[in-house]
Amino acid sequence: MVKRTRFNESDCPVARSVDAIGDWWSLLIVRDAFDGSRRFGEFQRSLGVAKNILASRLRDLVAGGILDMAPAADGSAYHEYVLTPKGRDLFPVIVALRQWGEGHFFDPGEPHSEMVDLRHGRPPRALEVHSADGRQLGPDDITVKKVERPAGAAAASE
Amino acid sequence: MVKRTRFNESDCPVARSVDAIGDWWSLLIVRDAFDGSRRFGEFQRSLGVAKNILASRLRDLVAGGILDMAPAADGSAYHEYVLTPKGRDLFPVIVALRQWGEGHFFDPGEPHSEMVDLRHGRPPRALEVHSADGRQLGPDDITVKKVERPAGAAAASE
DNA sequence: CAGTATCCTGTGTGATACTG
DNA sequence: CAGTATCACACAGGATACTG
Repeated sequence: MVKRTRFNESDCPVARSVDAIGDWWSLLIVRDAFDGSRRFGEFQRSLGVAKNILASRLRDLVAGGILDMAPAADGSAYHEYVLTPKGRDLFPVIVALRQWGEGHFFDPGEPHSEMVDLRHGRPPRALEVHSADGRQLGPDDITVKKVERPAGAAAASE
Repeated sequence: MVKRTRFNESDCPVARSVDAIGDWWSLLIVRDAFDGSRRFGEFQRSLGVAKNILASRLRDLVAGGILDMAPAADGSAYHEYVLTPKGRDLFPVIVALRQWGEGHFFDPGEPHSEMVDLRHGRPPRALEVHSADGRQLGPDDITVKKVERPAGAAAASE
């Protein structure tokens, strides 16, 4: 059980999301799951994380409804970890992080793992935020309406 | 200085991104920055985090080129923390996390802070991943090409 | 108000060893 | 291979006091 500062009481969806994800390891596990990893050993080799940490994170992700445990397809006694629909909904989050990383942390020409469209072998378009009527929105085109808090306000709110 | 497992050597942009962000506090600071927070005290009240932690994270974010320190607009001796272009590029990440949280962690009708288009007062559309030729892509429509690693492979890679 | 400095504690983390 | 159990340490995180 990951115990740290909790944000799950916050009225901000961003805070609840990060709380639900857990930590960076968990997010990288989800990334690997999108990339096709399913087995304990696959995650472990890919991440290079200690096995107890990995086991703990997998438990948390399953408990959080992000991963599901299924019997192994190869008939072995072990499990496979597959994304639930809720986990699959993290797709834009992973894509956004990937694109940000590609844009800012690799020298031109420096090789990096790349997400490509299966049909064309090309990377997806850069994510864009659009208004309800279809205009593209930037950070300055939005504001955040804070919720009315009835009585006692919790911290880590906004 | 945040010291933890580093992912900045990874060839995966997602890993480098999370490494650059630092931790959840940092991400929530960025969120607040998008929401208009600029001053130390604003972040502190919003997050409820200890001041030393906040100071440390702000330092890291400035050092990482995500925030910039500017002299305070009100003429006081202090600073304002504003997003750099690199920081502003995190917009889709925040929006993606926000939408994921809205969709999965609030009961129907439960109030939460809400991002709205300044022109219409309505939330943006759900983020969609599109292929180079404009088709919408889901998790099953992509694959991740691992990079050829010349010799010694680092952990936490793909 | 905007930080810095100091101290304390819990625990996340990684190694290692062990099991079926 | 797929985990669980145990251990030791660093350090994140929080509280508090102090400064300009």
